[in-house]
Amino acid sequence: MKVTIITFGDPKKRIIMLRTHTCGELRIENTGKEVTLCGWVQRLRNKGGLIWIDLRDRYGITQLIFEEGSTSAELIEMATKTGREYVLQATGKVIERVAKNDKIPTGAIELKVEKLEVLNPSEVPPFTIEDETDGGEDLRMKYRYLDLRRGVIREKLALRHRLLQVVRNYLDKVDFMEVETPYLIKSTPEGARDFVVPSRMNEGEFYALPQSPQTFKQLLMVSGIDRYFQIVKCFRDEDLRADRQPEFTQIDCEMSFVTREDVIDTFEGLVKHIFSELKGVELPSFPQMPYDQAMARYGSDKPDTRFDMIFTEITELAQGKGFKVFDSVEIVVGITVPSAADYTRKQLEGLIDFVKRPQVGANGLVYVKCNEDGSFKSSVDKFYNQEDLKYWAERMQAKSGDLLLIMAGETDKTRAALSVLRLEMGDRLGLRDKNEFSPLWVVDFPLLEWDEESQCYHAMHHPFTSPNETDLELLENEPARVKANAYDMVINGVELGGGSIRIHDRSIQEKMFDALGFTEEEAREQFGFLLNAFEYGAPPHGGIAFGFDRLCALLGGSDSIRDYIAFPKNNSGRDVMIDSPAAISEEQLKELSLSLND
RNA sequence: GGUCUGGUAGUUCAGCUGGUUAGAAUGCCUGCCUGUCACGCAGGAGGUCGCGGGUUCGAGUCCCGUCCAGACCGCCA
Repeated sequence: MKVTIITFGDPKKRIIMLRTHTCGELRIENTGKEVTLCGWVQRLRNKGGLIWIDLRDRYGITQLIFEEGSTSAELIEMATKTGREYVLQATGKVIERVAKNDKIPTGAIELKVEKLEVLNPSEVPPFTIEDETDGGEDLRMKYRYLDLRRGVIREKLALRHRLLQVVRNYLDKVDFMEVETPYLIKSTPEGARDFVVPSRMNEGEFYALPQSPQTFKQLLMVSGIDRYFQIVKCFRDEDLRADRQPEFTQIDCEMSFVTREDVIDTFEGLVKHIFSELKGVELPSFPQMPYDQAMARYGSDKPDTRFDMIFTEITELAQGKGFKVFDSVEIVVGITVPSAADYTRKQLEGLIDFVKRPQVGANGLVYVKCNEDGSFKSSVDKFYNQEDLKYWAERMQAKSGDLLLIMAGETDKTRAALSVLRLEMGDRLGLRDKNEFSPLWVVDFPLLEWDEESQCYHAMHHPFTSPNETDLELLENEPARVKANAYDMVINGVELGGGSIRIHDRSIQEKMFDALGFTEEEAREQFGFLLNAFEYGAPPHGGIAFGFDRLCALLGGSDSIRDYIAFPKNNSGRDVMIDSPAAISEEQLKELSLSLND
């Protein structure tokens, strides 16, 4: 193996490298230079007497040339015998190309090879290592190390890397301190399922992996670290989605002596900075929308505000006309789809099928076409005359040519279903442009929500969220009406982050646990350390956590976070490359004092 | 736990109402080619149609079960 000794940086420091340059940097100015490149064979083109190899590394592609007559027969023989993804070291002179390629940065030159070393041969890869690969998801994950050789995936990891640097630099500059918190902690019943880890030294006991460093960052506030952040792995043992992995990364932050507006200002600043640095986009000031308004207008607590189609309720207009479906329901609500009155019967039936799927779960869908001639055509013409429909259209601010889509039923379910339909119509009309960004804060969330299954209240955010001060007295008797001092940042319908002002008073925290159905003993057993800490001068504090993977996907214009994670899990929580999770040996089980059922 | 979609050559896919020897593209192998760059041309190899069962004279195709993958619902404070 040929070893090149080169110097760079400190000229006295000699570093032994197998290469003098990367495959992305040589230009016409380097003509005549003797260089050594290392890389992978992207493609071999044998023209008969003239052979080219595209040599690829992380930085680009440089063309190697072997020419019958001026290149030795052995070298040509050797070049011919290489294949895709062979690792080569090639030494020679940079020459100007006879036929240049202006599609690649190194297209004006090529390397006339004088020495060639096969550093490692390669099997034929199971899919093509190209931006437009022929490999399916499954195969690419099994050979993820090959998938990562592709430029498009490498770019996504590079975006993630740049985002990490930008976030760290920004938060460091405004006095946030990064503190690492433990991964082996304690399981608690609130929230998502925990991943648990058996303890060998403490027989029959288990650690849990953190769903977030929530309690630790609050303790750091008690410790006086008044601006903390951490870019940290979190773990939740729940089913996966395109935007949900069992292990994921958060930008976790907490501040002392702040109000809600301070936290909002600080992190709006961070996100604006991120978009400016990474996308060249200057975001305007983020509007704040109360939760109730988000639900009434968009049917969602994470509305996509890139487009309108805001909900209009027509309950009292639609009732009392003999249409039983509408007469007996809580709410009749619809959206106005611009310029869609020309939808065919087939298209409309497609929409009805769409909302009736179990995933959406609507009972039906009523449409009203606002024809260009001022007349109306609806699926409920039997019950409503032209005058009735005109009132609807006026209320829903429809113009002629628009299509009204109306659903009815129980308020929460109907809004949820109409929200799905709204997003679908947004997609169909091309109103969800990946290069447009519409941020907002959703505020004034309910503190608690009733859980039918367990017949008790659950914290909507988490049990450490402070109630709005004015609602404090409602906590005992009318808990459902209490608003939380919490906020979510939403961009393009993606919940990017959320946080709250926390409780820092032991008695309020105890009241909160009580409202959640904890007994005093349970609260002390699980969160005694936090309650105790509150007795020793806990400062008022609050914070926020961002989904780092989602932020990457949003910036990169993807719906799935998987491409932004070097080694992601599949739909079933498996890593198909290393084949995990996997069984452990009898000895390991014994050591952990565990036995398996069946 | 549930719904939907898919599983056919190394890979991505086509294969209609069941019917003789299961196709295409690409990749791979061989040969030819001195300016290619998704090179070109000619030839070749390559299949337990995910797996198990059933219906039928006959199943890639229909039915049942099962496994795997993807999207979603539930779940995710």
